[in-house]
Amino acid sequence: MPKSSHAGAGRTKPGFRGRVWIDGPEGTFIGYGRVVLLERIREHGSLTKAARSMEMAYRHAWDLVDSMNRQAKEPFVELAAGGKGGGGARVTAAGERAISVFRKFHEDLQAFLKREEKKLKL
Amino acid sequence: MPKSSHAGAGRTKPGFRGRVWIDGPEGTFIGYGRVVLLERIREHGSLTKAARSMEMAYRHAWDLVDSMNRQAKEPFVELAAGGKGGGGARVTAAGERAISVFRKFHEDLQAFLKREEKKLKL
DNA sequence: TGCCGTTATTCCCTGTGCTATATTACGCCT
DNA sequence: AGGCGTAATATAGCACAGGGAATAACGGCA
Repeated sequence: MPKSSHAGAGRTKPGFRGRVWIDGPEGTFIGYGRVVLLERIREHGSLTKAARSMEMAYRHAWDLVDSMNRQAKEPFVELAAGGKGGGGARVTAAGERAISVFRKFHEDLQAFLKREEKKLKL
Repeated sequence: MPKSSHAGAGRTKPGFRGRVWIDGPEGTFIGYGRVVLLERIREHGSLTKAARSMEMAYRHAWDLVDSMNRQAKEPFVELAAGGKGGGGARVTAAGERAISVFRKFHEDLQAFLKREEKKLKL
């Protein structure tokens, strides 16, 4: 069972649905899943724990972080292998900005969808 | 080569991207690809030709039409196996309505995306 | 030096969306 | 009856995203 593929969607009931993301030089740059991942990293301070907390394979989470870091002017996440506590992951200021920009974008989409649906039910 | 998976997206350059669709009882009901398919059916009067014209496997096209017909109150496409010219496919009035509703929806999304992108470039 | 928990990397497996290729059913028309 | 072009259905197989597990690398710290 592949859960729901695209998280930002909402798969529950009939109605108008949508999904937004931001493209970068290499394709997808910021999307719903990536933002949730960033928030979990902030919460846990560890990529391993962040991934597991959202039932995502570490490999996949690492790829996403790597993809974001490569496309951003400044990295969104600082990773440390070894050191105090074995290392860890930390969301940078640029990462925080990305989170809030996308959150707003996503919020606006929800409002847009509600408007569109209402428009048709006149 | 899997082409571009989700057509309604626009995969070209960096920026704000989005995709919309309408869910029905069984999941996806109307989306970009489905609407293009309906338009091609209208144009060709044949499911086979419609599918090939957009480089889609007949099997897949048939599944999409079947899915829409099952979820709609009234079928979007009338199919005829055998008969004059071997049969054919015809988009119904309900199908035409679905096309224009979704086209508007999709159009509104493009405008929404432009607004969002502009909003950030102040 | 060795321990520890993390990041980094590799390999294999699986589900899924789709394509491709038959084969059959259909029904008008000559 | 037979031909024709379509829809309808079955089967096989590919490509790819993602999961799971195993292993190595890292670097403070006791």
